[in-house]
Amino acid sequence: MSLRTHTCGELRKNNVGETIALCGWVGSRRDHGGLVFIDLRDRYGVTQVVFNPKVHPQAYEVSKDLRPEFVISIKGQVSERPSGTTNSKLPTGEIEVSAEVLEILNPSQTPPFEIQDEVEVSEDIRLKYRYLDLRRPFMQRNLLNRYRISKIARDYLDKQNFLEVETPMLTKSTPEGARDYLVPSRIFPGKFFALPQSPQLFKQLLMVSGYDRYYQLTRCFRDEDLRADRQPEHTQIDIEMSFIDEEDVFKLIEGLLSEVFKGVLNLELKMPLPRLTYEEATSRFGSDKPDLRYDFKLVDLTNWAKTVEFKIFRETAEKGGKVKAINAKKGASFSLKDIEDLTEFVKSLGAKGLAWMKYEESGEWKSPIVKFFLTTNLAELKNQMKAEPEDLILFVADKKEVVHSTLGPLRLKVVEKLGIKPKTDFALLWVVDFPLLEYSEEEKKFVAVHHPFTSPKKEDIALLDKEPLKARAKAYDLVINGTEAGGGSIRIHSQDLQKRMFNLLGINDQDAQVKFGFLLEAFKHGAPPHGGIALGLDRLTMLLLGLKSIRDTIAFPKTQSSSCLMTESPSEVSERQLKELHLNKGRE
RNA sequence: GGGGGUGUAGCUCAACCGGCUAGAGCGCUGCCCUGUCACGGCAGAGGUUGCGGGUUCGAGCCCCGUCACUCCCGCCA
Repeated sequence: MSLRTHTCGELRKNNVGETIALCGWVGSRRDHGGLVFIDLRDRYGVTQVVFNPKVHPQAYEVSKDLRPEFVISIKGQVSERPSGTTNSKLPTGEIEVSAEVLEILNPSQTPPFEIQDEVEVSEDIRLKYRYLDLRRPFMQRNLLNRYRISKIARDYLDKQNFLEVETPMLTKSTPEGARDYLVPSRIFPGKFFALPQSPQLFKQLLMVSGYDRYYQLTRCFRDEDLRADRQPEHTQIDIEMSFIDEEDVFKLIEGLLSEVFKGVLNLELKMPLPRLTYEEATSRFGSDKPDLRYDFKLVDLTNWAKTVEFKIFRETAEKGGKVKAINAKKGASFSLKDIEDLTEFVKSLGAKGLAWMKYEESGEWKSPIVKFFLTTNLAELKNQMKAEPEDLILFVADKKEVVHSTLGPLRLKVVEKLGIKPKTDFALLWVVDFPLLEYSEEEKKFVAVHHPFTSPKKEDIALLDKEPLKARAKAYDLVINGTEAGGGSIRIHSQDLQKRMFNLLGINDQDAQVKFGFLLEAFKHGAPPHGGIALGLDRLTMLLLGLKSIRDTIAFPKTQSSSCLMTESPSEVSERQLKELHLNKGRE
């Protein structure tokens, strides 16, 4: 017979009188000398159990030994709580179980921290005892909602005729992109597998095979440095389709997101999602993943700057750079120290400095540089910036890229500092028309912005020969609250175009053959037009639940230095293992 | 690779200008308590101030180094 008849979250008034059995962990224990109460907890909830010496003396005797986190089973009758003793905070708060039989299934040491959401615990302690951390309602809720998202995604894609296909975890290293995690081959001395950064090539091959609607919830590995929203292994909802164009992807994903937001948060998203081109996003918000929960934008003052005396502005504008500014509404309250901090902030991001002007109640501008501007300049500035009393204008003058990459983050910094409330809980959008290529100063060559299999826009193919940097790609990102939640592209399916791309990227025929020969060969055998997208499941979960870190959506995440504090990995291996793999220990 | 923050009792934190016999809350242990649910009362245990070195009459506090965690830049097709 099963040890329990119910879970700790389900008993209600209508169960009163039933004899039931519960199992779970002891939460708080309240010993009144005569009467003992405990909160019995499992992942479904909490139920109060009462031990009464007058009614069931044996169970009462055993209950004296109970301590937090003991695993127990109890048998007893569900009873209505005496009036005035119900607990409205608990779904089970109208009833309690009067224990007739108590069995301690397993005692527990005192836990290193209390299993409650209210108790703050530093992250390294949580990670070391992750199995205890995962007992907390906070983490149980996160993992439950993560599961709901995957379930909704699978159900939705299944209904849309998609087929989940698994692809290899041991695969070929490709030097493009992120650093690979390598797995040495025992059979082939000196050769290595790589863990996949994504199933990119395999899903394209599945298109060639005729699996025209593929998806997979799969792990991806990238050996790069971590962030709050980046882990060395993360899970993608990976999708690829044949005979489609960008619009089909947007429609499919908008349908998926509608169901996810509805299913998890009971929220109706307005569809279709807004779109910004890469150009619009970067010039208005200084980011290719703009956070549209806040509306103030970068204002382009380059033309105005050409008319002013102030040398830094005028010369930057005349030499082809940009002068842009943001209006930090009501930012006049910032002290000089605050502004100095903001200046340091943009400098750390690569700006040469930060100019500022306060527009005062009196209608006067206050700023160390105000003397370099004519009254007409200032009037025009007020007009362009829509400045009102108590506003603070923050300027950066530099190359376009620097202006965007400094004012973009500054915009968010100012939002945070001013405590501006978001207009909405969720701002989703597509960023489209990414550039196909960018120039890598480090490698002194063109590199693909997305990946080398991304198709250029049809109308931009002609640009590939003359002005390749101007060519736009059929690539798109899904952005939620300023975080990239997914991205994809329509792929190249023609061998010729693919060859031209490789040439542009400085990958010669021989290199291409060695690295991607199997894909090029496959494309000779009837490759349909295709494209797809991958959504980050961990990030999606984080964003939906409003969490600060992706780690709170992963059962067993890594620390910032990619270690696991619980298993203490990575760890040393034996000489024998190394020998079998034909490896020598690296030197420190 | 670089910049910032943190590290003191099991947990979360405090300790003013370098004077401390290093405190508090929670937790823990024991005793008391029949309607609690952040139960209550009394008593108690618990510290290599991350680690190593230095300065000083004296270091949790200052200096140098190092380790761990964390946020960010670079990196992440």
